Amino acid sequence: MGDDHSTARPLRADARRNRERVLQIAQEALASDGLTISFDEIARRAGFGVGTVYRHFPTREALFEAVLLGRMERFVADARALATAEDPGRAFFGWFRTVVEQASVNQALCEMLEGGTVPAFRRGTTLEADFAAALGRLLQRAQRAGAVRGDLRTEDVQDLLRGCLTAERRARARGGKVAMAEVVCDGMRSHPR
Amino acid sequence: MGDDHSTARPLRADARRNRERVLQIAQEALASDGLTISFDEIARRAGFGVGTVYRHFPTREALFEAVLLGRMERFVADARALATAEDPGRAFFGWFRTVVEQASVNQALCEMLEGGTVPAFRRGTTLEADFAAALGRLLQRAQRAGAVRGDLRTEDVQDLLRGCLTAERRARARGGKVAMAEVVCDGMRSHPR
DNA sequence: GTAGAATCGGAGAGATCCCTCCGGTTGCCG
DNA sequence: CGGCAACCGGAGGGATCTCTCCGATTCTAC
Repeated sequence: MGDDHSTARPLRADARRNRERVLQIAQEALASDGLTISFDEIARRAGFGVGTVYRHFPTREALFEAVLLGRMERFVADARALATAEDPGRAFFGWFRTVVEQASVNQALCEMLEGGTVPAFRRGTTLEADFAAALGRLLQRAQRAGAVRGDLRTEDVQDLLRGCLTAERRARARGGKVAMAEVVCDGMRSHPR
Repeated sequence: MGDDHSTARPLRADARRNRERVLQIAQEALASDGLTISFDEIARRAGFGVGTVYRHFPTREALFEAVLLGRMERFVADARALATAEDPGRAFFGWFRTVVEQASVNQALCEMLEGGTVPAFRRGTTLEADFAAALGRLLQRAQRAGAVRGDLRTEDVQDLLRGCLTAERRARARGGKVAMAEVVCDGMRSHPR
């Protein structure tokens, strides 16, 4: 969705190949090195001159967004798909754990979710709003079903998610297991205590 | 401990004042802006030329360490002081919560604890080893007393701490309350379930 | 095969950032 | 109050990063 060069002629074959390669390399670089990686470095790893990469992506941010936004949108899509699931509690916790699991292996994705460093995923952005709304809907249904504590707000869950990402990512980096997500999910449940 | 200019003559009065002011400004800048702040920017905020600041601190890292290491050492000292407390569980959880509470208001302190970006607090450093050792001792005592799950290792607790820092810091930034530390502490307790 | 358009490559402008160097200024001691 | 050691200030070197520009190269349509 959103092929914004629909009126333009299709890319030349070699340009298309190169564009694909840049995306591939950028994806790997971002996953392993995070958002601090330089544009020049990505061009170098891909084996292109910087001019070539800039031809395809007008800005450093544009390249990063082309790589990262798709993944974010998939999280949103997952949440929406689960919004009508039978078991709201199961849907909420399952989604939460999936996001932590999938994002924690990707350095740049974690940083994007944690801080406000990517312009396209900031407070007030459409994507950020969609993410929050989708999360909020899952949360609300789970709360109505009595599976999640009623005093939790959407922002609270977002912050808990960020915390889980930090913990799981570090644990993964040293080859250990922390299961921060499990502990936090337990904490979010309605406790009968 | 470690006043390495004991043989040198004392600083001139104006130099001493300026040094103090630099530390003060750097402390504020690091707390609010984190480790990415530039040396030039700190000099500018303090109202000095960069040469003046470099006279007192030979390197950017040296300045940062002068500001941050004291706080870290206090956490270690706190842990050591609690190592002989009556109630090991109470000591462990109290220390954990204190660290989260005090560090989460300081951007640079969080980043230092989370990543390995400050040379003086890396794997293999004395300070990092002291921190881990002090934490480990608190943990072990709490586990022997049956207050904390036995399968938790020191590194696990460190990662959980990092996660709490991320969550609490973000919550604090938006004026909300998350109590991530509470949830995680609950999760670390031996559950009778 | 060839003309012409699309694409590539990388030098370099402009902005920072860390740090050095040294002339001008200031505080301290007798 | 005079002399000098200590200190201040900021210009600028060297490195790195984002992004631009245009000659050289490559692809494609005929």
